[in-house]
Amino acid sequence: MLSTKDKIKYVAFKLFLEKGYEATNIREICNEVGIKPSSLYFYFKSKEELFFSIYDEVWGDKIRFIENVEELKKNISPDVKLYSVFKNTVEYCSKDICRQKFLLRYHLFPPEELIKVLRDKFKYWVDRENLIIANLVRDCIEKKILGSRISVADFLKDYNKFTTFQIIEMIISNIKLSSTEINNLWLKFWSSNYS
Amino acid sequence: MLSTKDKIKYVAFKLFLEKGYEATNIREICNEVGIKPSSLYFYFKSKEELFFSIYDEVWGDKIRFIENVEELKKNISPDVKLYSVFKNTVEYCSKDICRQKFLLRYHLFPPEELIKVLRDKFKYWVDRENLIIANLVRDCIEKKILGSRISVADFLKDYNKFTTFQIIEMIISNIKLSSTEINNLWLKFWSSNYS
DNA sequence: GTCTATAAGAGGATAGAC
DNA sequence: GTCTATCCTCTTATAGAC
Repeated sequence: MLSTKDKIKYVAFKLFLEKGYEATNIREICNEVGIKPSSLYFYFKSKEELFFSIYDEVWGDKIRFIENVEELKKNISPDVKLYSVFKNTVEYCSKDICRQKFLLRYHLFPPEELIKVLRDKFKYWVDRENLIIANLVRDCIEKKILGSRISVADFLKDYNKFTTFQIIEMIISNIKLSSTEINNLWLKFWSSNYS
Repeated sequence: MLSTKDKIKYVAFKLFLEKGYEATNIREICNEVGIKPSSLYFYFKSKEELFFSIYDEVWGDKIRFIENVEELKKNISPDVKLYSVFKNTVEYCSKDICRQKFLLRYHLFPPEELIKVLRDKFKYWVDRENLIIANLVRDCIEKKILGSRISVADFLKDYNKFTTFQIIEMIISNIKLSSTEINNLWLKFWSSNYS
């Protein structure tokens, strides 16, 4: 059973995703939760605070999941780790497309009143994700798995474009990828650029 | 010099794109145009009518442009026509990324009050675009340029995915593609799927 | 065509009782 | 913690003068 606070966040997430921040109003959230608006303000001091508590949770869950991918701790080749991170990321996203759609919505079309804070937060979380990838790429270069001509920044750009598009495709077509398909995608990405 | 009606549409387009339908209010549009809200209602009977007059114009301009691609009237091979349509579409989109971003915004995240009408209108315009492509693909199959195993519906799906992603990439990275890059993209698409 | 004035309602947020 | 009651502002839209 969810606490009142969690119920509010659950309902608000759904509405912020489907209707957007501006079009979602406190009264509607409260109606669905079964409380009065004044009760919501006991848990969150404003609509904006409620929104960011959800936004940070969604990003936080995703990044912590990636940081804790098991293979990262094993004593294996960095390119295998890279593949594991990609695979786990895509699988994680495909398990809960709604959350990725939420992140995409507020990345592509941030509400004016939130735009500055959103930009900062977005940068913080993406940097944290990029750190993992960048370290693995540097490892690959050090161990001569990738040529020393390869720029880490360019790799990151390609990698992010690649994953972003996989996620957008899942959102638009609403189709989950199988393990084999994910593997094939990775092979295509890796072989066409880095071997 | 723009007429008052066109000024309203110009300002409203900008705000509907940047702030979204719900967050854009009549007062702000009118302030920027330099009229009073009551004057706007002389030209458009509601905010919704104003929105759809813009939405239909953006789609209409795009589809009519594609329908009037010169090569379509020439006596040339259908696969060359197909390439021309692709090239012209991408060039058209890259010339005015804002309009494509507008269409993407209301496709991915339609405001609740407009969702039904938007769905119908979207289907109408996409069907009209698909008709052009489908006819060319059928021509290709008839003239044995494409194998008879190829399903027109599948080709359309691939083609639409391909163009949608080019457009999204232009929106996200804000980079216009050169003629050579467009050509290379097409070769990659065509050769990897249909030869 | 454009204005002033205003209706009618929805929005976020708060005060204070229980 | 949750409620009732309410404040104040913003919103779309209309009536009617010029």
